[in-house]
Amino acid sequence: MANRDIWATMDREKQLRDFLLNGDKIYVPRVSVDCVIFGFHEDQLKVLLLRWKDGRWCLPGGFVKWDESVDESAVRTLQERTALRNIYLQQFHTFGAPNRERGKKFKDIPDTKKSWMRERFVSVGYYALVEFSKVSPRPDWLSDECQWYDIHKVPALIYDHNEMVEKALETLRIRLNDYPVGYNLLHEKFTMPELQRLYETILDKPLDRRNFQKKMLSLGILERLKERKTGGAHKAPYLYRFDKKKYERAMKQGLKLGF
Amino acid sequence: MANRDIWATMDREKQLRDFLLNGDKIYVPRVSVDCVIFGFHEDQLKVLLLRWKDGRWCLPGGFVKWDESVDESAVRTLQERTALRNIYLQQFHTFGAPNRERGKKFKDIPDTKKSWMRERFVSVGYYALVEFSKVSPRPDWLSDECQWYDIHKVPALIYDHNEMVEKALETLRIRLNDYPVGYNLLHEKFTMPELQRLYETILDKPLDRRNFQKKMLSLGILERLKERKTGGAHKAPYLYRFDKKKYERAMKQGLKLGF
DNA sequence: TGGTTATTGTGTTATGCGTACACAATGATA
DNA sequence: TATCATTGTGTACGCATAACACAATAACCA
Repeated sequence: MANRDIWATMDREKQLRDFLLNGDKIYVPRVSVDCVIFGFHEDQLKVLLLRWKDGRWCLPGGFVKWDESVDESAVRTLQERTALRNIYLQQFHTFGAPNRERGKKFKDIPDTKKSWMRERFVSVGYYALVEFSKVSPRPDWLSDECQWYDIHKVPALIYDHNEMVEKALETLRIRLNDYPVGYNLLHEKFTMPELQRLYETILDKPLDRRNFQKKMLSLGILERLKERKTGGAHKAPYLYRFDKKKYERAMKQGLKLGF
Repeated sequence: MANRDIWATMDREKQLRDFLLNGDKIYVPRVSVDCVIFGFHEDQLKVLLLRWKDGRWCLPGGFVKWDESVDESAVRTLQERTALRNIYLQQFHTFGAPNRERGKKFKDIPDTKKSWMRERFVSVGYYALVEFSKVSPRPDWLSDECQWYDIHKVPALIYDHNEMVEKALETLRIRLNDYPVGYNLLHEKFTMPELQRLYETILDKPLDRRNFQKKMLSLGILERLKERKTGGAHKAPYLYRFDKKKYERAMKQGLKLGF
């Protein structure tokens, strides 16, 4: 091991110890935030996961500072992991079973038996929709990897984090019936088949091409451009973009779809 | 003031002081639960409210014991206020703005400046549907009144409790499109007009009598009895009751209504 | 006692939405 | 230039919802 790595390791241990002993001066104890961050890439719905030093995977999470709201904490967590701002973020459920303490894996660190991290946590779950290509995944200081996972290939996660992913997806699917989706997950300009594949991927079922187009256009939130997307091996499809004002109105008022 | 009242007052003060100083040995600090308890009576949707000693109104709430889940805490809170068991109870949102500490009004009590109640709280909101006539409202030891309020006449509540009522009602309305309602809010036997008025009251809009009946019967969760409800001034309507098995199946699978 | 009245039970019709399906147009490739 | 997969657009059918009409009935009162 090179000298640099030794120093880096020692530094982290010191940092961790300080966090376990004094973190509650910065963060509200017993309340945490976990984010299920959805992205869309190559016709797959992805979730952003972190890998702890011990090899186990978990959701990106964080704690609530004394002067910020829980919502703000979620926004900050998301920003720190993805370097994105102005993201679609929505609270979906709060997980409050006993034995959710986050400090279990630090029991080998001396003098931290009474750490605020060793006690019970209640975690507020949020899900986010982000534009895959704009994200540069960043591990936090407790993890050494931050990676996208296909929603169908999520590994075993710590605590109840698998349940969180399931519940987030379920909430997203239900929401799809009443609100538009896509502005946050696709590029600014996109084709109708791309939008359709997004819906099909989230719902995990095929949709009729023509009926889908009719329905989407009838919402009145899409603007068809004169450009077409060339380069594909077949007929060039039109490009669309969302009319942001109308899109946001639909986000507030809700729609009447039904897939 | 009679002697009895003086003792009662002094007792409570002592009890309160002990709660402020040592409550965190029983309850998880910084996490609370608030319940929006809906009832239905005389064609009005009601909410159960508590009145504090200082006259202000609030939602029935509680704290989470160290060995119970947040859900269990909500069940217990509900039981303590209504003396009911096996109630329909659903988490709807978690409220986490700063400055939600619950101890503000106890600042005149000596030596409690460092009470766990004086610090920030995150509150998990639940709503419940209960059968009005079966409830015997019971104030908790911090309140001296527990009373039903018409949903349209809810007074100004502490903190963000008015927002909680709004959000709970909104969630209930949305849920009405996908799941049946009534088993928990009506008597065992009820007439079709009674069920309709329940829906109309929750949604706050009139529904067509004939279409409503058709829709309800098509769900296949109702059983028409041979009895009729007599005593009214007009044609005696049939009595119905829910087929509990089918009702519960619908609660799990969801429906496709749309009001 | 029989008429009055408001309410309930049970339809019918019309409209719109979702579903299923067909065919022409197009752009790259061979 | 023919091929092929894909896109753009249109039509017919069925079902669910919305809108509406009329007969039956239980209490009340003249």
